[in-house]
Amino acid sequence: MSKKGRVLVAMSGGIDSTVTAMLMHEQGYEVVGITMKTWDYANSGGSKKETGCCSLDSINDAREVAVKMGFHHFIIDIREEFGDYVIDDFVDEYMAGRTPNPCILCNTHIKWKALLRRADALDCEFIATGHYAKIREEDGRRFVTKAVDRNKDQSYVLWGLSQECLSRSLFPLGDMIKPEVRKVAEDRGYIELAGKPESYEICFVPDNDYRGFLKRRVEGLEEQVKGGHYVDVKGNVIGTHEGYPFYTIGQRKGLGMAFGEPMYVTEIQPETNTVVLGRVEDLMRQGMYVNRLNWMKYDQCPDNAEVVTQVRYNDPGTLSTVQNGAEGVKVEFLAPVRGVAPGQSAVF
RNA sequence: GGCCCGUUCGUCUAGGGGUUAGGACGCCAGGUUUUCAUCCUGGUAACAGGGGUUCGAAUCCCCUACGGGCUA
Repeated sequence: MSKKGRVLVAMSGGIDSTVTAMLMHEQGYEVVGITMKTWDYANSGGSKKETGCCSLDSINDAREVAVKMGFHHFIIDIREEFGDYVIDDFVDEYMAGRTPNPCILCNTHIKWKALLRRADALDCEFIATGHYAKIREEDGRRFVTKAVDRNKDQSYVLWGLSQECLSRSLFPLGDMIKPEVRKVAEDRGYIELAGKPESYEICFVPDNDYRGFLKRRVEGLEEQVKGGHYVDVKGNVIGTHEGYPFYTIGQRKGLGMAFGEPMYVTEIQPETNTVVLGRVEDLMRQGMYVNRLNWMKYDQCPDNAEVVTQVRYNDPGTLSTVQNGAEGVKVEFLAPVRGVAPGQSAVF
């Protein structure tokens, strides 16, 4: 029995989560590995190759390491929960003309809430993942802060974690930079692992074609939405598009038309199947409303607080103020922000 | 049926005797990125056709093919 307790480590088979398991073990925790089967690629049509986090190869890789290091390792089938929370929402959001971020839902509902239930069943006090982020505690509240490695920081995708989840989560990579993580794997003889390419695409869309995924998922979608109008900011029709769900605000490439200058999607109107195009300056926003919030550091919206707001994953953030409003929290940017897309997450 | 004007990468165009014919959009290939996007690097590709004049013509002149104006 370990002094530090039992920890359930979510192992995808990739380098980050594998090193996480190694480190937890070396730090004196009793490690239980778990790999979640979230999705069948056979179902998604698309490509035949299985590269994502739930492919057979990845699951085997995870298991192999766990066994080699003497951990218990479980593989759980979580397809049903994943489908309900992540995939259904993903499709619904696009159909509503918004731009979802499935990774965030997956983290809060699958990687944490669902995983925590397994942790309880397996008698684990903690769960650990290979995220690059840190947890701090102040005045009895826990909150996620940026990782030491700012290039890899993933705090953005963790905004949905509850206080309870946070109190039981460990991020051993939060203080490390990626090359150090690679070195850990190398030093322990896992050369192949150290060189594994990182995965970028949506895990359930391995061919990286979410439009194709939507088409396969929603019967008759293509015919239903094709032929909608491109419209300029003044409302003049300037062309036709493939259907509103296939665009996202801020998008510049793949419009299928030339306008002699860079044009971006500035607005999506699902009711009329209209996509509005404009110049960069038409993309700029001074503020926005956000709802469905999870406050970590405070128990409610701190009125008129000055915060740095991240509007997308790789957004360095913009200084802004927040205050409670009728339609949710009102955010005002101190400098205009480009490409605010409904459906994305704002993280302060 | 008489006198003006226009024709440049797939698209929109810059260039008005010597340019590697430039840019933007599209497209392609990389890079960045656990969402969608953005962003960065590179690549593809054009002077309507034929004659001239010039050491040299996308550029000046003349015809031949598609677009606008006062007149029979």
